[in-house]
Amino acid sequence: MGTIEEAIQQKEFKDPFNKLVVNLLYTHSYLVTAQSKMFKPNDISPEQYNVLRILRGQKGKPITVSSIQDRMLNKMSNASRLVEKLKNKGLVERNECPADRRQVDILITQKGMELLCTVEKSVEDFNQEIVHLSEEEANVLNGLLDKLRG
Amino acid sequence: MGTIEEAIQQKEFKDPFNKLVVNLLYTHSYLVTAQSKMFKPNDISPEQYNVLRILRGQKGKPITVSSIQDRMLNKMSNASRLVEKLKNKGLVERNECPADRRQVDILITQKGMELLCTVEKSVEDFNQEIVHLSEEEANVLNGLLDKLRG
DNA sequence: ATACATTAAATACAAAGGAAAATAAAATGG
DNA sequence: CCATTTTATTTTCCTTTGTATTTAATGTAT
Repeated sequence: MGTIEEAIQQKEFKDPFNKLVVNLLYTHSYLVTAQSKMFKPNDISPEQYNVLRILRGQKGKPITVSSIQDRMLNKMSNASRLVEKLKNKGLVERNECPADRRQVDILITQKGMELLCTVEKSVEDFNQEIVHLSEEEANVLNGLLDKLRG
Repeated sequence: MGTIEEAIQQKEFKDPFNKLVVNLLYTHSYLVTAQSKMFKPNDISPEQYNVLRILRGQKGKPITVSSIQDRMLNKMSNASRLVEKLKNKGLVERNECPADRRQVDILITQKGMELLCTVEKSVEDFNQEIVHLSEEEANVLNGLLDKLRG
């Protein structure tokens, strides 16, 4: 493997920006392919895991579906449908919000917390494994990605 | 916006590697959301565009479906189905490979080339616009992404 | 209070995607 | 040469998305 040029057998790019967009798409595919495999035994998708993490971050405070949507990594995906899936698995509970009956308060259940704990450790190990960078390099990369988005 | 912590309202991450994985997923979403909008007027998906680019890179030499698959950015997606879509739009042609009748040679058509030319310029402008980095920063980022994948 | 606009969430419908099985041709090995 | 295995591609089944619409509740202005 190595460079993106080798990986997708393209000799050159118009400029570093075009190369970068391709490189990000390709690296994303590298990540999610591996991630999906890791989550498989727990019968949960990466986005579902992410929603559970958001819920746990609330430390018992309920959060509405639209707030979950705002915090999700994939802005296109549908929080309502993901929550429905998680509820069917007994990992979250849904309650009508008393202050505004349009809204729905979501809470993680005990079962959800337990699943999260189970998965968590392997996720963290996994993330360290697939990222072949030093800690400093990871920090630089984080900074550049933040800047990229403007 | 700014940092990933602000963007998804998460206070801190276990370590830079976990943060990086989240940051990549989030940045990818930022990219494809914008990209899809850009491609929309041309009635073509980002992956379809990518396949056309691969075909043009062949400079008239046919390429098999599986070779397209190998070069695609999203390793999970299905070259056979994408080619089928492109053929229905008259953008590629499919010919049985004489040397090995299991294989199918794919070529970009004149119409495909024309579409590619139309789209190309706006893609390049677009890529420069959404990447808020200097050329040097883009180069560094490219290098780190290559290294990340190992 | 009544009409109109806005917001939150769910859902309907079509299209895309993942995984595995099916089909068909070529390669391999007695 | 025949049986078996491997390879290339397509297809099937089922789930997940994208987009737009629907339903219901709240807010706003007259």
